Parts: sequence; C-alpha cells; structure tokens
Amino acid sequence: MTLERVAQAAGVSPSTVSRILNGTASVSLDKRQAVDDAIKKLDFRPNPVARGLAGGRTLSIGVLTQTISSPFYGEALRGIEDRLEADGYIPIFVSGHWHEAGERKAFEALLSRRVDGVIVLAGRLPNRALQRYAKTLPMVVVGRQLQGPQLFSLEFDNRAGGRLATQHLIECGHTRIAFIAGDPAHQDALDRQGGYRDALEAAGIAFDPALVLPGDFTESSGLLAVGRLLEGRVPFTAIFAANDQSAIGAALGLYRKNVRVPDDVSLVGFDDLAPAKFAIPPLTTIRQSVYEMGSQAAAAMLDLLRGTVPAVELSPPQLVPRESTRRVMR
Amino acid sequence: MTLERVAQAAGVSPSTVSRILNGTASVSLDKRQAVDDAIKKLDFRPNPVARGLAGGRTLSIGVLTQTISSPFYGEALRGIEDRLEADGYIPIFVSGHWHEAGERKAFEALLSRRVDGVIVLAGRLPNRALQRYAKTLPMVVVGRQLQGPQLFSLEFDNRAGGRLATQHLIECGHTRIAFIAGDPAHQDALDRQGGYRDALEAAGIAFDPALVLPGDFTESSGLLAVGRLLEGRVPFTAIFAANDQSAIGAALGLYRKNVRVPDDVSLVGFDDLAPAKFAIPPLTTIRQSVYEMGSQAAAAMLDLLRGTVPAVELSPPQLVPRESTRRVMR
DNA sequence: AACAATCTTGAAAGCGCTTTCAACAACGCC
DNA sequence: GGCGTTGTTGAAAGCGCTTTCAAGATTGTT
Repeated sequence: MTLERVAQAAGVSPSTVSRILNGTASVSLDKRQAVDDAIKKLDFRPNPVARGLAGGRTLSIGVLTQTISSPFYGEALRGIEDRLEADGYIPIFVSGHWHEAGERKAFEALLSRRVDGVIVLAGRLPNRALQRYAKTLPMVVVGRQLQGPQLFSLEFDNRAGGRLATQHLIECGHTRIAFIAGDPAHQDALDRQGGYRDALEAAGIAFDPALVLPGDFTESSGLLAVGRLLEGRVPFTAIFAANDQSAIGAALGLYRKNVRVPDDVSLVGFDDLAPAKFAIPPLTTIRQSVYEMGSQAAAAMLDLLRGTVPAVELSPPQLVPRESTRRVMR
Repeated sequence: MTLERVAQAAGVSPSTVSRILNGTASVSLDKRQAVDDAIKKLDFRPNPVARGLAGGRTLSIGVLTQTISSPFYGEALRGIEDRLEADGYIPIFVSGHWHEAGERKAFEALLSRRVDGVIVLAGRLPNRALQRYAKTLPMVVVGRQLQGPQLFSLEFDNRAGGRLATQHLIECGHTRIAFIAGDPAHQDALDRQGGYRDALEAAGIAFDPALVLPGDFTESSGLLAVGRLLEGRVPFTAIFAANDQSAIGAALGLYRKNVRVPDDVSLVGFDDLAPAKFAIPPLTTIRQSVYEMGSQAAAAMLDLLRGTVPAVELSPPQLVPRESTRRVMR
C-alpha cells in the first residue's frame, strides 16, 4: 500500500495526499474527505523509511543510556517511551556501557540512523562533545548543566535531596552519620554529597572525612564501604548512601556483621526505585521520580522539535520514610 | 557524504561502490582498493534509511517486551543488544505493557518501521497471531513452543528448574514446602509449578493444594501470598517462589511476622537476577541466564536472516545455593 | 583460432515519500 | 473591469541507496 495508490483511489495527485498527511498546506474539504476515505479503506500507513529519506525526519529519537538493564535507567526509559509514543515518535535505545568510547560509538550509531533528536542520560561524554553534537541535532541531556540553542538540560535537585536525607537522620538524633559516595564521574553523586555536607553544617555537626566512603552506585560498592566502615574505629549510628543500590549493598554488609537496621544503625538511600520498597527492612529513601524524569525529558525533546522552548521541570525531591531509620535511644 | 561522492572520488560508478559495500558481486582488486581508500578518506558511512528504502532491509530488529524497566527483561535486552551490535544490527525495543492490545499495537509499530525481524519475549499475544506475523517476517519467540518456517522458538527448561529448586529443599529435609505461583498466563510459571510437583512426587511427598498460593511474579504478590500462608493453619518449613521478585516479596512478608529466614523457613527463588544476590539473606535460587537468553535469541534471529537454521540452545538450569535455605534441625 | 561461458562494470530504473515550482482558480480592491 | 493576492493543485525533481540489464572484457574449450 503506497501513497500513490491512495492518490489514485482518491482521484488526486500524490502531492495532495502527502499534504493532507502532513498538514503542510490547506486542501479543499472534498478532496480531504476523499483521501481520508481512501486511506481508511486501503488501510494505508505511510512508510516511515521513505518518509525519512525524503523528508529528512524519521520520527525516531535516540536515547543514550549506560546500561539498559539497570533499574534506574529502565524506569527512565519507560517514561521516555510512554511520552514519545503519544506523539508518534519511537525511541531507539543504545547503551554506552559506562565508558566514553562506547558512548561515542553509540552516539554515532544513532546519528547514522538519522534520528531526529537525542536524549542523553548522564554518561561520561565530555560536555564539549555534547555541545558539538547539539549543533547537528536537537538534544536534551538529563543530569547536567548545559546551555545551547538546540540543547536543553533537565536537572533534578540532588543537592536538596542529599540535604533532606541527612536532615532526616539528624532529626532522628544521629550525629555520627556516614556517607557512601556515588560514582564521582557523575555530577549527581557530587551534588548529593554536597547536600550531606550542607545539612551537617546547618546542624552544627563537624564534618568528619573518615565518615565518607568511596562508592560507585553499585550494591557491591555499598557492601564494601560498610565493611571498611566497620573495620575502622570511627563510631557511627547512621548511613546515608548515594543511591538505593548502594544502600541495599550496605544493608547486606550490616546484616553480615550482625548489625541490626534500624536498631543499631539507621540507613537512608536515594532514588526510591522499586527494590527499596521491598528491601529488608523497607528502605527510607529520597524519592526522585525517575519515570517522570524520563517523560519530562521526552516532553522537552518534543518541544525542541516543535521549535518551542521547553518549559518542563522536575518535581522536587521528597523524603520517603520507611523502616530503615529510627530515632536514636540513649 | 553520499555513496555517489565516494564513487566519484574513487573513479568508479555508484553501483560498484554499492557492490563492495554489500559484497554482492566480485570486484577487481584495484577498484576495491580505490573505493576502500575513498571511503576511509571521506569518512563515509552508508545511510541506513536510504538502504532501507532501496534494499528493503533496515538492519534493525524489533524486540517486543512487556516492560522495559523490569529487571528480568532489562537483562534480556542487554543480551540482545550486545549480540546484535556485533553484526551491525540495532534493536528497537517496544513495550506491550502486559496486555494484548498493547502488544498488538507495539507489533504494528515495528512492522511499519520495516524491521527485518522480530524477537518476542513472552507476552500475551495468542500463538495464532504470532504464527500469522511470522509469515511476513522472521521471528524468534522465547518462552513458547512454536513451529514454523521463519519462526524459531527458544526454550528454557523451566520444569527442570522447578524440580531442582524443590529437590534442594527436600534434600534439606523439608517436607512441607509451599509454592508461590507465577502469572498463570505465562507458560514458564506453569512449567515451574510442574517441576515442583514432579519433585514432590519423586520424593514420595503428598501434594497439598493448600500449600500453593497464587501469584503473578511481582514482589507484592509474594508478600501477599506469605500473609495468606501464615494466616492459614497449614504448617510449612520452606517456600519455593516462582521467581526472585516474588521470593523477595515473600522474604519481606516473613520478616514482618518475625519469621526468620532461613532459621524458621527456607526460601528459594528463580531466575538469579542481580537483586537476589543482595537480598537479606542472599537468596538461594535457580539460575537461568537471562542475558544469555537474550543473546541466544539474537543469534537465532541472525541465523534466520542468513537463511540458515538456528542451532542455538540455552544452558540448563542450575541451583545457586546461597543463604536463604538451610537443613532442617529437629 | 573461433566460440561459448564467466567476470567485471556502468547506466538507469526504481524504493515511497516530500517539496519546490509553476499553473490555475477564486477573491478582493480601486 | 483590470489587477494584485491568496489559496489550491499537479508535475516533476529529488532523498541515497540497491538492483536489474546489457555491454565489454576475460577466460576456457575444442
């Protein structure tokens, strides 16, 4: 079924059909009617490949992620998919596998597929490179501060989130609060740590570098961090982990050493991904709707494509109190 | 950069360049050399969109999943992506959102994108529909028993897996073993349950219907099932859950009622997804490499595309003993 | 040495759509 | 009524590639 056949059936020229399909020009009512009928009768759907070749638009948006299988990214991808689908676009997901070369390659693959735009989820690509790419096609990047004409960046207030988590612990009476850091290559990680320090300072609690442990957002790193913490002689009664995954690793580390959560140590995560809810005990965490992040990023892309300035914003971080934190008893 | 420019630069006709690119015909060594040089110098990469229009192939494979964000599917998608990438294909993921209409729509979207083939991960689409689609383009479906010329189905021995899990519990001395079922719409779920009954029977343990609880593969359903189990008066010392997610929900249910795992009750899951390793306690489970499942499905698709009969197979299920099961003490 | 069979190559015709370009019609104005 | 506008339409030229088709060039055969 081709556009030409539809044109024949409706007794008009192919150009007219195309115009109706795209709303590119005004068409008289009777022809429009005839064409609409023909389309319906013949069950015609335009071939996106041909459209892509002729019009230069493919109705597809590239999405650059790190690992498709991570719970964090999965949730974001779902948000993107849902929002894009509503406008007839389709996302094409590619993974950068956590290193620059992989990302660059993935990006090139998207480019060669002639996607209409790219959504970048964090990643290791230098800002410079992103800005260069943005000259070629519209781009929205989440989790970075970037400026540009065809470039929109979507940010979540990680710092406020970090503050929130730490404050909660402080309000529970904790003063010796450890922090398990995230991957330092991610601005998110740095911001969350910044929030941690903000809250400490605001409460007049001296910052103790011995209480911050390196990590990389994985469960293993949380496990490791707790091991190190327990071995060291620094006392602590609470842990704030830079994300849920490392918090869950930390929980396992505590369990292994018979340290009870929350009786002996309180634990707070970050992200509020699905597993947090079913952790043992259910994890107190900072909610950032990753799904929303995805759908907003998609919305911004759609705006960019339309030529309007995106006006989307993320909802602020929120504390989700569950059972891994408790007031200290003395 | 177009093929034509390359042809000019190399002093040959576009046809020749195309032939070299596709290996469609033999070309003399000197021209091949000249073209290769020109390609390198001009950094030419063929436009897949144009290729798709002209040749009818898009070098893209549709992947129909249920939820992109589920840990189970995420892992499989990664396997698919990795394998496909090696051959220059790109996967296009679409979600069916767990209902037939959604799947059908998603499938249509893939078709209209002119993908070269489709990989179907489980789903609710009736076999009949899948077989019809398979007449149009090559298809591999995982988790179903289907026959056809352009159709390949990849199966994992879920029944053996169920047997393995149950046997392990029996060897630990358990005789009152509850089963938390999976979504009955999935053959996987049924097979796992079949394995459970096989093992019971082989050990001469009477099957007690009161010990099997409905479930749907989610954490919540595991939680619910345990609640019901504990409320009922049927005694039990072990639980086999149809997948890790429901096992993790079950663990939370037990924790809430102060039933200790594995001291009071042993617990076994199925899948061995990442979270199982970091559950509290780490979950004994049946390993089925979902990643491998994805990559094998992709390999099968590549075979189909090549016109050869796929000869891929999945490795057998394996027990991964961790800390959620223990020998009963009497 | 003559002829058939096989290779290598380029010209040209699409693939299904979008988009100028120009023609023509209908409209409003002085 | 003549003229400039605006609106509606179709013809035709691509978009960048693949793929016949047929012509030469080369090889092998007897």
